[in-house]
Amino acid sequence: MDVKGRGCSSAIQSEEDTDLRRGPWTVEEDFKLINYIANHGEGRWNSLARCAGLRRTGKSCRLRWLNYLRPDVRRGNITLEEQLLILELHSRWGNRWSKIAQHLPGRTDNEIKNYWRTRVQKHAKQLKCDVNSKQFKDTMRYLWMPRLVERIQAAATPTTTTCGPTTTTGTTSTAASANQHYVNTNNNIGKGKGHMALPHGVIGGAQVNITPSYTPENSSTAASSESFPRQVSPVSDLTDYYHNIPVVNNTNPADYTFQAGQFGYSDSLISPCGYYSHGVDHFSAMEQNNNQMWLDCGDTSDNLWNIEDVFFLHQQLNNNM
DNA sequence: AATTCTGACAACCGCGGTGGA
DNA sequence: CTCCACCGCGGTTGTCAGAAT
Repeated sequence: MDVKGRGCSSAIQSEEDTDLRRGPWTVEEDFKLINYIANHGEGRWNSLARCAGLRRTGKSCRLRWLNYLRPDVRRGNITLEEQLLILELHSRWGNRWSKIAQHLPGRTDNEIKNYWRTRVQKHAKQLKCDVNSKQFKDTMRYLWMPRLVERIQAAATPTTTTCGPTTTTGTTSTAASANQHYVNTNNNIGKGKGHMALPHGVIGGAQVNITPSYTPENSSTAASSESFPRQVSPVSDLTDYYHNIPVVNNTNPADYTFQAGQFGYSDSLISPCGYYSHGVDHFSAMEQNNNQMWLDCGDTSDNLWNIEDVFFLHQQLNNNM
């Protein structure tokens, strides 16, 4: 333990070394820490801990300050925009939480890490795949992120009726009914045409451009990363307009429309329609295991997975076989 | 109503990297 | 070069509130 002093009496040191507090911080401790930092600034955490009269390690003080007490720390639910940003930045940098946190002002690396572990990894677990696997990353890129974009757009333009995650294929769905729904969906090719305002600009204080030409090729899930900003396609609600992809309006990147008959997936990928044609058995077996898990997705920030995700994931698995 | 389970978040620990003395 | 303090990260545990039984 690194509790050697640099600024304070070392006489107190040995005494405190043997009596360091651990566990949750009290209000009094918080007050002491805030007060001390207000007067002396932060840094030199070990000596700070002693001088402030805190029976804590410097490390603990630092963590408490950075993750909780800092005046600019932002609390509360991770917004959709922040979720998108986290996914995007994580796809570029991996578990570089601190680096990611720098682009989400007010959010701490610990908070982002917790979000990733409790939400994202949970989904990976539910999909029975590794969070670092190509399948999961592809699912994230082609389904989750676009869906987030779409929901952000839907929130921004609540009157846009074609938007929104109408992804609940029905809580009463069986594999058969889900598949039927899927067939019907595919029959809608060319029907959808929407017009969306694009969330573009500051997300949580970070400058983020979400342009509608997100493709697997320019996605950053690959180890090599390109320059920010990233481009994200709103291809998302596969249930309702799976084949509609946005077309960038050259004069205004923040303004685009869906155009029928085009498909937003790379050639290396088979569409879920393709999967459907030969993957029903696979899906049926899988669904028996997962019961309604994928069909009950509501419209909460966490429920971004649905039946299409499973189609997609298993299609990816098939591709790799 | 009581108990158990679960999810989310806070906090800790160990390790390795970095920079200054 | 070595030592030391700090920092960042990954992994893990502890705590607590709400849901489920």
